[in-house]
Amino acid sequence: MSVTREKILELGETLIRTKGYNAFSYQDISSELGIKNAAVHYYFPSKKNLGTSIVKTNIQRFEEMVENMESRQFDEWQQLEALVKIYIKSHREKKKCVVGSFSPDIKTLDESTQKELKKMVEMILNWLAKLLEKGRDRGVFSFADSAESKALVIFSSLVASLQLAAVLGKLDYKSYSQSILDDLKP
Amino acid sequence: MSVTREKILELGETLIRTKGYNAFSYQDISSELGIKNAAVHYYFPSKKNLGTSIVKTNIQRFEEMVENMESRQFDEWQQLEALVKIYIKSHREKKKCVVGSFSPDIKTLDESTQKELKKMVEMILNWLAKLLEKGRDRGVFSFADSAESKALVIFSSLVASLQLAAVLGKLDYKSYSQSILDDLKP
DNA sequence: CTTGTTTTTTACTTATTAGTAAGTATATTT
DNA sequence: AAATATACTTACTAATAAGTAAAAAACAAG
Repeated sequence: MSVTREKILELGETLIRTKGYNAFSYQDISSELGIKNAAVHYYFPSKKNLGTSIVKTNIQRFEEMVENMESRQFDEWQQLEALVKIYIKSHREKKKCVVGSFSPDIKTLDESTQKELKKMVEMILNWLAKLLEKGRDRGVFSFADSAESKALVIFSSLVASLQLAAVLGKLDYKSYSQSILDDLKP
Repeated sequence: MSVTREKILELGETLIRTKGYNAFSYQDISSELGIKNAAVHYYFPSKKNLGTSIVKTNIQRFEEMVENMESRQFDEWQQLEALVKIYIKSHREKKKCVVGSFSPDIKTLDESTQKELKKMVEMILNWLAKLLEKGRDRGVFSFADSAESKALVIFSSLVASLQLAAVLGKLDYKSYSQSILDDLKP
């Protein structure tokens, strides 16, 4: 695959995760990459196109991570920690997560982008709910309500915490994310 | 105060809470209210101006709610429920909350809007942490980690849940919000 | 070397945006 | 009634947005 295409995808994602979908332009990309406006349109005819591709890329990335963890026989704690680590990294890089960047703008997105984003959120929540369920069955997690509810609470917390961290400026993210994990200890 | 000004403030808030800050325009407001573009600029010279005013209005609204609850001697449960009810209402109206609408766009906001938003988030988190602390002391709440951490987890959950609800389309918000409350039961 | 394909630029268009200067109508005050 | 402030409209500007058609450059294969 074209290196320019990959650079556009990567920079596009960064821009969306820092400025937001409706605040970045093709000019932002072209000027940063030292190419022309039209070159970006060559790879991604429309902005909607680019948005959808970025979400799809992230779905793939998530699927690969899950496969990888399964093949390496990660236990429930390790898998949950892997998810939390993604958010710790995002916080360190001063970025929001993909879901937290696209979701607030959902109404203004192309239909196909909306569809992919929905798919991504459903995938993550289903995976997380199953993980919590399995962990509870094996006695490594402890929580009161349903696994689906707990998955939603945990995922929501992670998503919004990056947004609030950006607002507050300073935030002890390590200890915050640790408290999410601690909450599940039996 | 002018009725037009109030209408602009209200519609502006609705637009931000449905489309997002960077997706709404002064045309959206003027056409909806049947006035001209320049009339909006008359009351709010710049968009930054309007954004800041909307956040300030919401800070005031929050302060009034807290005062009101104190004067009516709401207990800790009632106060927490009042917060959750705001989010249930937002969900019913298919709106995000103010914090969840502005936060993702923080980098693109005017400095004064950023400052007000930060102030708002700090106010809510401080209030919530104190509420949780008091509730725990009185034995009506039960939670493991610090009140500050718990406040952040709860608030994050509420903020992001509205965003995820918009993505997923359907979501049993009542039972979700109930699970947040249940989690605190001794 | 030439033909064909991929990649990129040039040079636009069209639409929308925030914002403004100057004028007008409607009240309010003196 | 005249002066003045308030609440707008008219009619712009300047900037930026996404998107496009056609030409040029870069590259590969026969």
